Amino acid sequence: MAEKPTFYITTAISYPNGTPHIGHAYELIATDAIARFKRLDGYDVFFLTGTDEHGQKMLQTAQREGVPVRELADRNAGNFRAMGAALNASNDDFIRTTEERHYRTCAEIWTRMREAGDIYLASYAGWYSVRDEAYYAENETVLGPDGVRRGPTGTPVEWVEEESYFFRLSAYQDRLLALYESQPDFILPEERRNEIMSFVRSGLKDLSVSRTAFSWGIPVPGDPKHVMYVWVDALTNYVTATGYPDAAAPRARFWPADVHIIGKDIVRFHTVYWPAFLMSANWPLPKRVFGHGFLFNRGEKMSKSVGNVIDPFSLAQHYGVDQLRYFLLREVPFGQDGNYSHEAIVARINADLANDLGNLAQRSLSMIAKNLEGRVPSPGPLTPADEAMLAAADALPNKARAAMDDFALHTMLAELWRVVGDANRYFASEEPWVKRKSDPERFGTVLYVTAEVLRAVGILAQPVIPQAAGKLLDLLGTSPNARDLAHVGQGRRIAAGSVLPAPSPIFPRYVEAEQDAASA
RNA sequence: GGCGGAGUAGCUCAGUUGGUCAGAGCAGAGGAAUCAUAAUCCUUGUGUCGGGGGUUCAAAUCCCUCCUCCGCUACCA
Repeated sequence: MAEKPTFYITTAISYPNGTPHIGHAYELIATDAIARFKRLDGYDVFFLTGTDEHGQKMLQTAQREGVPVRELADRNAGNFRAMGAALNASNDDFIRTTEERHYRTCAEIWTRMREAGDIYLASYAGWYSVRDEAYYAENETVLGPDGVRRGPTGTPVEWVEEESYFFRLSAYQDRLLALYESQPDFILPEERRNEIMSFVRSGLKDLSVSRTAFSWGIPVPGDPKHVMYVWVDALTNYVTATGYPDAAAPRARFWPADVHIIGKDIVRFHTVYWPAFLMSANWPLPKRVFGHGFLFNRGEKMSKSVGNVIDPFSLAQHYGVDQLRYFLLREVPFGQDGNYSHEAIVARINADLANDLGNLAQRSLSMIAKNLEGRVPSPGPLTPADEAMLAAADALPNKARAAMDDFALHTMLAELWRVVGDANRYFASEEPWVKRKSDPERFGTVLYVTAEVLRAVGILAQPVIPQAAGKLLDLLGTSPNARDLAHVGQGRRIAAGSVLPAPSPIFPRYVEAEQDAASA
């Protein structure tokens, strides 16, 4: 048996100094859908997510709450893990940067970068923003009327002078540009690539990669009064989880990653710093980095101060996990910013899920149950309409693959639902409720074709709506080991004569409650 | 300031290399049907394709210019 090709996909790791918000949920759901799709398509998938737990902000939050930082990290990492469960994420591992395995890999990459001559000790002085974890040049700061100096992001800065290790990022400008040129899809979507290229072209400065002001971090090998800079620590998690470079590690074969799915705000760290670090360490580079957009609440940025932050747990609980997943992936072109609103999600739930798909399944399957003793009928001779309907379903795997190659989740769903729409039109024009008496053979054929189309749709929909798609496939009598993409198409038809379970609705309509203002 | 995106029906958006490109979905209106989750199907859009100019037999699609919005970046000091 041929070895399955590997596919390694990651989310960014979340900074758990607070609770998960909808942005975290969005990234995890999208990444999960891609991972699930690849599994269905026969890949050996490793899907990683986790938390990035070091740094001064964690310390400060812990102090404010009066708990040890380790305890804060444990508690909040637990919340992120729980979010994954609540969203039905299928990650194969959950990494925490405070784990021992991660310390080992960070020490390894640091040592390799140092041995490559890319790390040197110098001193750093400048205006430092704790909240941004960044230094700013004096002319980037403004002294406010309140006597507080602030950086360009509006956060307070303080004068810090410390010894620091630097990474020779400036030496990598040409190699990075060569990377972007030779691998045009290294940075996706393309808008992001343009931005990064112009940034790198404008010149790179060496990067401060250690801190001495606090110790909540990974110690620098040979100089433990320093801890590693957040991005060395954080980015390296992707390697840690594979066990690379230990060839004996069970997951070492997954490095390099096929894609990092991240927010557009951290594209630079993943497409400039990260490949430079890896080049320096002489480790292979991830193949692609995809920066997705942000979610807005009715067009407004969500923020704690505005009070329009959306809690993913209550959202999933209120609308349903599959409903939430479908909405986010269908409504927002992946890579662009998108909007969330109660009206929009209700519209998607009722129009697409309950009416178009759910009702089609219900009406066709209940006909089989009531008139055909619950057995899948044998089709008679196929008409051109039958053939066209089946061909549309058969074409789905390749269309989906093409869309997913570009991480165009919304396009994949559009293709799927176009077929659902076709099936509704087919069903209506064939009028099986009339043919039931007038032409039993046609009646059976139409139901057979409809069931077969539903089976294909169910298989393709699994990555996005795993529970409901699973239920649909159950209702169609599809064996659990016959639910991957290879089971769609000619020669893999639904088995005539098989007995189906009693049908039941897969998606309830969303009915507005009296007093319920939802969580909008 | 520089670079790069975007501006298409009420809403969300598709529209490869210029020639059925003026479209889809949703919402709205009218109708049909009644198997089904008050679901489905059919019909229905006089949109200056941001404004103006140009190239061409032909431009939403190329060029110039202007306006608006957004991203990245630099800087006014």
